[in-house]
Amino acid sequence: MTVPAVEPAEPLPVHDEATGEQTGLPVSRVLPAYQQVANQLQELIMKGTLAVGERLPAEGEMALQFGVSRSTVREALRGLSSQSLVLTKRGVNGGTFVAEPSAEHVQTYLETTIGLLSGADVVSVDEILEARELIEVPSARLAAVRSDEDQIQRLKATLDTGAEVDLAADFEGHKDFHVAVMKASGNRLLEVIARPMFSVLRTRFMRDRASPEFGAAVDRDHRDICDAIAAGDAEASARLMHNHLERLRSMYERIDRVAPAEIDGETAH
Amino acid sequence: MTVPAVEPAEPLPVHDEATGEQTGLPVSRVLPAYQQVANQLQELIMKGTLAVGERLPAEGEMALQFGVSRSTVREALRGLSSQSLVLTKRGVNGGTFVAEPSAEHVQTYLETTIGLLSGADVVSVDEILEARELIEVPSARLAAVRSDEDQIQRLKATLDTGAEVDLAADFEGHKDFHVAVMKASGNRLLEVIARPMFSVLRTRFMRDRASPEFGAAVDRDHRDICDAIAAGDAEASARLMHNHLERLRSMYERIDRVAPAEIDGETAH
DNA sequence: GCAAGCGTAAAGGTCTGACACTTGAGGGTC
DNA sequence: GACCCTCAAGTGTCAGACCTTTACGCTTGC
Repeated sequence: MTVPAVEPAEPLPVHDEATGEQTGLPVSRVLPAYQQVANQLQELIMKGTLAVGERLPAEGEMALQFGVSRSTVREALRGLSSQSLVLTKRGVNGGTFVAEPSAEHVQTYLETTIGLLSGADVVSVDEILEARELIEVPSARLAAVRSDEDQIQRLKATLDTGAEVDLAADFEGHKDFHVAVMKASGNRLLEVIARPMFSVLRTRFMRDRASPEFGAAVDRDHRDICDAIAAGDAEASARLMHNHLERLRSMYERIDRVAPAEIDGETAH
Repeated sequence: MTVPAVEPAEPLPVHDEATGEQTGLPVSRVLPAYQQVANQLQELIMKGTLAVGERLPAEGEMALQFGVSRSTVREALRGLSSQSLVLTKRGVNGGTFVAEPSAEHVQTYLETTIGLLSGADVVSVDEILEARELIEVPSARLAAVRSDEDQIQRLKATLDTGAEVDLAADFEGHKDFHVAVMKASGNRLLEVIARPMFSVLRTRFMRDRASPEFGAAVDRDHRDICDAIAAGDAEASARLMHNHLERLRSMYERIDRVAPAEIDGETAH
């Protein structure tokens, strides 16, 4: 089994095609071999020529087919695997396989990336908060209209923490509630997008144990929203979610006034 | 210059800490060395211990510090660089540098990823359309309220294509308009998120040269929206954008009825 | 004195070939 | 029939060598 549609007789036509421009600008004329191999494989995966779950040839074979060394192939594969395009297994029947696209991976990536963008002030906390609201409010609206009994149950389950409040694990419950709402919205893409924002805000404001009253207010909000969704009241759900997020925003802003731009945070451990 | 806070006297404490669970489950007990190195470096970058633009030690030096071979270090770096966490330059004064977080990279990644998720039916086209609407409608609203003269000009500039319509490059203008609106919204995160969705829809429905009348209608929509934004009429902007997207959605649905589930597409070249 | 050209060395890019580690499968033993 | 052992395919890792790129600085020539 060879890698389809590649297989150059000569050892890799080292052109710069992929660079886009060939205007002789300060663009390195040739891409590194590992990059070219990675690009070709990625294209095969994106086009579906290599199906999900399919096993690529062994590293040594690909090296032969591409006319490069095994190390070069491996470097290419590392790049692809860190993008979750492929995964490798060891042992007999091991090898490199086309990975199944998963929302999880995207969320993980987005979380680190948005975190970096925020840390470098490419996007502000305000923008994240705003974007979050833009997604979560309609999310609640949709949830009210679409959610089935099962999803409502899950939503309620995130509330039943009852007594064991006020730890940092409290925030975890907080998260679960919002995730459950997004799941109930029936649009998986929303969760993929909003959840990383949520995580970024969390790590950035970890210190918000805030007052017990605040926690209680949050809990009450959650319950109200949950009721509205369960009742199928779209507008109430949206309105309550909006109010809830406003409450959170004002808290974030207060925290930011107290400890501004303290990005590093977290006592190293 | 050593990599801070790493530097093990013994050659990499090969624990599985990073795996999360040590419950003896079918989780490989140890992570590959390249993965451990990558994780450690990533952590240093995320924590800010390694500042943006800072240069890491040469590959050979890191190999010494981590107690692994240069190839292993390189494989780790390939992973990081394909996530745009670092970038490498050749020549004297070359090396590996902590990359500046950029919205571009995220968009590129999201585009390929959402494309894959869509191709694998993890998210449907309907979900993408819905998410897009959720973002673009408020985007138009915000643009009406916040945009400055400059942004309005840019917005208008995307309309002035005038005569040279009806090519596939038409879609390009279409895109430019929507991007301009998102930029005018003043929230950079929105663009980062919505633009990839846009691209995915485009590549998926490339064949929508549709009728000339349709193109004209789209153009008219754009002009109307632009006017509303320029006039600062938030509600009109939102409403018009909503109508516009509904028009597009109905077209997408028509196309999907004609050529359903034709995911592969595109005559291989 | 200044501009153009050249050499050099640091650092990434690539190759080779070897060996270790993992792990499923198949066969052998009790 | 259950258990163990061996084997082989394939990834993981290493060492060491050489090539290629490219900024800097020196030399040369005007």
